[in-house]
Amino acid sequence: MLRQTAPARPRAGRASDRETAARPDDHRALRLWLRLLTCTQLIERHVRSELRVRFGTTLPRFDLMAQLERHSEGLKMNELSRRMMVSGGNITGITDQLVKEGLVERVPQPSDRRAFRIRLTRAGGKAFGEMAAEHEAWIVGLLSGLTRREHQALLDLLAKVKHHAMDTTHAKIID
Amino acid sequence: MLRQTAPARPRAGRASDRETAARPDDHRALRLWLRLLTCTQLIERHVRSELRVRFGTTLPRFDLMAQLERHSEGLKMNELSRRMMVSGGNITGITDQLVKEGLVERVPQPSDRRAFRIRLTRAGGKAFGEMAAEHEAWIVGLLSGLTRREHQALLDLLAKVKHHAMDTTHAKIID
DNA sequence: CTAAAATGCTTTAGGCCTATTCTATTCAGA
DNA sequence: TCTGAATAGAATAGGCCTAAAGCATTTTAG
Repeated sequence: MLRQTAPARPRAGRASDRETAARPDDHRALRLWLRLLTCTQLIERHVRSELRVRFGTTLPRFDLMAQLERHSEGLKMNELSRRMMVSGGNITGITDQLVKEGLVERVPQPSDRRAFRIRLTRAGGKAFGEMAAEHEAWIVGLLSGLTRREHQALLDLLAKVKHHAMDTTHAKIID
Repeated sequence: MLRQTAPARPRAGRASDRETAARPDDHRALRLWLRLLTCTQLIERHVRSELRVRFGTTLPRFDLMAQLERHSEGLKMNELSRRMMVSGGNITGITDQLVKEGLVERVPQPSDRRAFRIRLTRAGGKAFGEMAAEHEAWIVGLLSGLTRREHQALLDLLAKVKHHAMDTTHAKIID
């Protein structure tokens, strides 16, 4: 079915997904990147799909609520933007949706009339709690193919990748 | 600037990005997933940005052309859809753009009047060649923080993740 | 004090992506 | 042969995402 270990056929082209389609002469870094991408997409797709069918919500909305859940005092739009690594306009849109659903609220800041704090409503906190439990179970399941030791090794290797990439891309992930 | 190794402050909340914002009591699998996601996004953002500023194109368009480059005889829409792991309607849209730019063409199939083959035009092949060289250099650079040995270890660990995830999500990556 | 710069957020235009629905064509079985 | 199922692709509606521009409101410098 999956034919991960492709038989002979050097050039005939029977590859399946993006990654296995990589030609043997593709270079190491490219192979690694494509595999990284495939893994992430596989997991992300599954999570998005589950969120949709089980809770009628989306990953961005879930992510935003997850940030708020860790900060009961609320977060400003630009804080959400930095933490979630997405543009400010995007946060506006996602927040609008969540407000419409009654899951978060914009609380005006007397100290700065341009800004407000976004907070989970009571209903939002409850809804998030239910989703988060299942969400973690999905992730645990998806990553349960690794032993505890492999888990740690992967975490460490990815830390290296992350730091190097942050340096070379000048990612402005500032507090 | 980056403060990856956060000082004391167990709960005070000075985290920067999505991942380091994870609380110490977050579970292992979740941590790993967030780190995987962060790495992928860091690289993907950089590539998207470079493609935009250097070549005025997008990652999906580049990806589609990369598929075609490996198949000079062309690919059908549904083949592209499967290989790129995106919906068919999406392929229609991306292809439309590339046709408009003169980089790919739809070649009717006499054998099946519903279908056609999508092929790179001469201009498309040339444009892709130039982009691909730079693209590989970006990836090599972004992943150059790892030794050759670490490279291989990461590739192997991700293979495990990939296969497990494909099994549990019933990913229909069929040829 | 006041004008310019910076900040917080929203809006807009445009592209990507999905699920769903539609049309045309091909295929398969009675 | 003919009819219903399957398939190829396109169209639609809706959400995510970005870059850029716009509007208030601070902040800062002179």
